[in-house]
Amino acid sequence: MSTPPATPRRATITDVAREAGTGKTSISRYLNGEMNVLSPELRARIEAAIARLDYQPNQMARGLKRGRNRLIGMLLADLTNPYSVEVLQGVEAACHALGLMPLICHAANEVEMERRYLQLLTTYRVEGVIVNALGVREETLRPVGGGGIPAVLVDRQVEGLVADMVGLDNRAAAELGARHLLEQGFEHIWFVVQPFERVSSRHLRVQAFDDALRAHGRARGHTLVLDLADPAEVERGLAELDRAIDAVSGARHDGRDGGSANSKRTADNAGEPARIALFAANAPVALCLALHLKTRYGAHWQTRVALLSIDDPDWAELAGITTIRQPTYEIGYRAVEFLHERIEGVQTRARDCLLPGELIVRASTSR
Amino acid sequence: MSTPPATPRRATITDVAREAGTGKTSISRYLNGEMNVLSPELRARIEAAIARLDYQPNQMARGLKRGRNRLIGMLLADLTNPYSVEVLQGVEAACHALGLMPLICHAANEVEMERRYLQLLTTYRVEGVIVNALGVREETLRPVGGGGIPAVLVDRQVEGLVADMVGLDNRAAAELGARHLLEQGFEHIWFVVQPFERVSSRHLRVQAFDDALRAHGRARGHTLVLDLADPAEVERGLAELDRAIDAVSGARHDGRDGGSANSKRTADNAGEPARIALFAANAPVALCLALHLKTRYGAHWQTRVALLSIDDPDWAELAGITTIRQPTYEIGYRAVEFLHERIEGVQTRARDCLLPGELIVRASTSR
DNA sequence: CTGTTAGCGCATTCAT
DNA sequence: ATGAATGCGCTAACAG
Repeated sequence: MSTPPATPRRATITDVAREAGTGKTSISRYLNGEMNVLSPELRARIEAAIARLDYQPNQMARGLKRGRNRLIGMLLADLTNPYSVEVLQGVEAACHALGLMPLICHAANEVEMERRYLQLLTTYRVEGVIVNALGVREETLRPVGGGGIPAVLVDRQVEGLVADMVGLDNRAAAELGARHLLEQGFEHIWFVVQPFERVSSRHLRVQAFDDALRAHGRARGHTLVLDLADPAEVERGLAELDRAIDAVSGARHDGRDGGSANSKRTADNAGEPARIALFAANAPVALCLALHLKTRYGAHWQTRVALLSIDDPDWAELAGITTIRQPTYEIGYRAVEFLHERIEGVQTRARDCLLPGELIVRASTSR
Repeated sequence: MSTPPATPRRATITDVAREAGTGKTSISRYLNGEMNVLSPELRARIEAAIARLDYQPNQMARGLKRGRNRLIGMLLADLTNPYSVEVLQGVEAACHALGLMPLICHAANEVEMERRYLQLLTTYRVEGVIVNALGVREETLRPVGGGGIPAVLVDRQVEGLVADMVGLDNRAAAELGARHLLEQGFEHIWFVVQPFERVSSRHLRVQAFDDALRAHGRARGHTLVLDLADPAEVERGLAELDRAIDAVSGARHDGRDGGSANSKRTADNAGEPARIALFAANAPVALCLALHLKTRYGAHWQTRVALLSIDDPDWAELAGITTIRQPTYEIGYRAVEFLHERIEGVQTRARDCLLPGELIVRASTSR
């Protein structure tokens, strides 16, 4: 009538040794694949014992002993962004290939969370970290060759941290988008981006956009900062945008519905009406814009304003929005490769891996 | 001229003890918050030493010793599905609250991966697992009270496994959707779902849909299975759907474009044309359908067929699609709570937590 | 209140 | 080719 232990204690290496009638050392050797030093006979006995006991080596213990546990941390600012999930796929594939186990930490856009998670990862003695965060400004991380643990950055640089980085070639991508818009004849182009002081990639995109428009000369470029985390700010920003749109396309907006079904898609006045183009710095921004435009101008909002976005979320195809797709999978994969090299002790100076984006033209930016 | 060690070995409890001029035990006590047994004086010295050495206890070692490491596994079939990410948010929040650390494993819809990950988790001695998978049929998991490690299921039951489960009230949800469609007057309704033999939630949805339509009597219900993993199968399924649509709405489809901009949204013939309604069992299916319909009928596909979906992805609002939103956050949160209780040794019999979905009516199903 | 001792499960000398 | 002993960093009796 005794209560059986809640968890029937898993077999340990000692159990296996006893079961196989040998010493722990041999078991350990077997586990580490040192087959050439084991008589086929012993090896067979060990195999049997392991199977019989359903033995599985304790990674924690192994890690403790040899000082490495094959764990790496993956710090993500926002899993809600499809970009993150896609990068993650690459990360997982690479980890799989390299025998690493990624600990995925989702900071949900909270800087405090990032700090906590980084500290937690450190506490679990991960061998390295892949960081895609917004507020990390930690000494925990290793400035190539310094203290801390090896880190590689994804998508964004971290101020004061010299480390490997992999991400989109932001300058080229923003330029690509701007050029496309210009070629399509848009003369009023707004670049819409989240606050970019702390996020290098956003900063680069803004800059490249500015440069591209300045170089072109004729068209007028503007930048709008939209803090998606702050509803009030979003509202203000969108209101500003609305004014700009009205100004450009001649304030034809006269009520709740800008003439959805009845206003044919053909030009209203001789020659195309001056359409305005919005260039979203990433998918979340694009979605926010699209939603707003739809409620303001109705289902046909795309006849009023063109939308182009960096990132290529699955709904872009459905909405017919032109995008610049990032090589997300490769980004994740390369990041792990970099990290792995660092973990293995590579000492070269910090590297930047900038991958090109691909323009996918859809209806939104066609005439 | 000696090369400093790549990783400057982190301080251990022994280092701290030496630095503080005391024994390891006191340090350990401090770490575990047994403050009442420490003289303020010693305590201060320890604090100082810890700060000076930037000491952080090694969780692996702690875990090894006390037999628990506060790690739980979270096995996800498909992170690409927004549902998963949302559930994850709840999981993370709960873990945070309960002092647990989730190891997130993404199986990318591959049964083999699920097996591997489960094995890996076991190897890291996680204290429990939250499972949302498609092929798990493992003895690894613990049938409540049995061997293995504690598990709680999310969204789907696992054949032959008696364990806690939390998810949507599928029967009620499918019924809710069906009823809404019927109330809107649709008489031809197709339920579209991924292969559901192995996924209990899908099965329940199909059943409830069937029942609802049977009960109603007048309208005709059909079920279409769409294996999103197999492009050829998808094509076949969509073709079948196309035929059905043509049959119902009178094969008005006469070419590449079903008269997008020119066919006003008003009725073509006296009285509403018989629109057909599609009921997607989840977001991925809904997206697939929407994309197809759009390429077949053009931007105005929604005048031809109504779409309703379980799951409420962010693009649903943009596309104006009626949905049934799942209480994803709560699902994740509850799952962790259940698991935590099991870990703490609760022995009650397996529980099911069925949460209600919420109907969000949008343009797609309005007249 | 505080320190000593003995493992947790495993890998690694070093013998044999 | 094999095994015994030692210790990774930490906690948990058990003394003082």
